[in-house]
Amino acid sequence: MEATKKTNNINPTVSVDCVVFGFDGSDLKVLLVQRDLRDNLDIDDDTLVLPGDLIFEDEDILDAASRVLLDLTGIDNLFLEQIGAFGNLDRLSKDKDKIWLDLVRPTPDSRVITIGYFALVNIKNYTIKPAGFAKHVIWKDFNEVGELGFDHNDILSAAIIKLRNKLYHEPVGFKLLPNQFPLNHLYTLYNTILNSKLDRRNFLRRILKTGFLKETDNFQEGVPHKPARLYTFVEKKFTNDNNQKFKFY
Amino acid sequence: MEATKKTNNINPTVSVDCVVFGFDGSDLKVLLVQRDLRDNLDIDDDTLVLPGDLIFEDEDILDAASRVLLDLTGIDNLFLEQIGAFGNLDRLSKDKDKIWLDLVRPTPDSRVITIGYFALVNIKNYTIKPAGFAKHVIWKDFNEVGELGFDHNDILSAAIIKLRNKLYHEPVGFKLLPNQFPLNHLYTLYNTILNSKLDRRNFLRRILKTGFLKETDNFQEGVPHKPARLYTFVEKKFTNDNNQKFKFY
DNA sequence: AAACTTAGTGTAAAATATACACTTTGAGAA
DNA sequence: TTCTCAAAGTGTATATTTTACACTAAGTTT
Repeated sequence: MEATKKTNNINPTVSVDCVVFGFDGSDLKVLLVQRDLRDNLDIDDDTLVLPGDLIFEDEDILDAASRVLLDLTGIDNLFLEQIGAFGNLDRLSKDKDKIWLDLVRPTPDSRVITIGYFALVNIKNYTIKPAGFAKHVIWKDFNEVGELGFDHNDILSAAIIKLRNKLYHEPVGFKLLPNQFPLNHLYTLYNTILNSKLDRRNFLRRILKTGFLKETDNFQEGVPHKPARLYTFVEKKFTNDNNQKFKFY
Repeated sequence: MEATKKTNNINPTVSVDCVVFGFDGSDLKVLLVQRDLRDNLDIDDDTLVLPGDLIFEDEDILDAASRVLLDLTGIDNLFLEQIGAFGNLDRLSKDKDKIWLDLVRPTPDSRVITIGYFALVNIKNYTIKPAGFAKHVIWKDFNEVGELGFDHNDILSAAIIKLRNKLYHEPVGFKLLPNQFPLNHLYTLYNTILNSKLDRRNFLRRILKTGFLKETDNFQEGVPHKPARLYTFVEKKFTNDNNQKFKFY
């Protein structure tokens, strides 16, 4: 998908913001962009924010979210799911945010409602290429995220809650891992995200019993210990009906 | 809360729509309004839609949803929860919808993104008073809802999914019942909404074990059979941590 | 008083969840 | 080559939860 910029056709009242989660094998990461000013104006603003932007008048909201991620990071074709709408009246009123808006937005004082999206990616699939108004795009440790710009901490909070709920009820953990992975990575992922210390044997038994994992003939390489067998995720029909029956933890 | 109309200050690009569920003892109901034209223009439009309206520029989205329900139905101070944002490009493009918009909206062709909210009420607490642009406000049997205006069937679908999920994991069923109720009403409510036929004895045991129900000394009156004991809902601290542990079905 | 209708109640068997620890295997160091 | 280290891989017994299932009690109406 190539983004078609029609800057004369911006909807100044609605934006999208994306929470992209990744997992590096031991920590949960969030994709953040360091806000910079177009044209390299001489303003020091290293505030971290979620990747996001105003939508265009004739653009579907979901498409807008995709476009933002593509433009800003080179990440394309991602499964995005809506978190919700965030429309607090004061969501753009921090001093630093106002300075940034004044310099970047055509109508800086416009009241903007933003729609949050979230996505799960295998962190190694993506070499991030900053572009647009992002000086840097970084994977930030979820637990080390400080104060973000705008109301983005609120959006992030909503996203982590959604992620934890999904992890319980849907086969989504796999999306954070490479195509083939040792079971222990999945186990660590669950413990990390859920902030828990699950019983290892019980976890492995349960996760195998779901039928979403298939063993491969491949093993870990380059590890200084017995290499673990690699497993792969099996796409099965998973409907919302199953939703309540399945437990993945 | 008194609604303050500042019609010169409307945000023509964002609206709210509310899905209000009620339960009459045997069926799940949805609050719908029959669209009419202001000033009684001579147009025949009895399309049913969810109660909703454009928001004001300086109005919080949630407040807007409250205002709509108050203005349109007299229902005040309701617990509303966001469903999500609906922004399909074609969501206002049905012929009938366009006619209505042309006659009623200041900028009828504006692209509008709507935020859906949902609420649960005890149907008997509310004598509905139609007002504003609603000719009739009615409780419609959920299973008999036909084609609604705009994209309101989509919003309703999202709402029922949310309701079913909540019913499993949170103590919300009580909100659809009067203050005191016999256990069988709760049982029927679950079966109706979940489209299931739960084992009655097991259901009663489980629901009592949650600790959210307290028996009263009152009994049903005017029933042509043994009157059942009435129970009442006990507010307990219920956090999202419990969320996963609790089962209400 | 008989018939009807819903209320109210217990138990046994099956399935699931939990707690728990030792052996195996390959890599790397001695 | 063997020793050590680190994580892989694996089973069982107990507790808890879920499920399936049917009769008696009580008030109303006829």
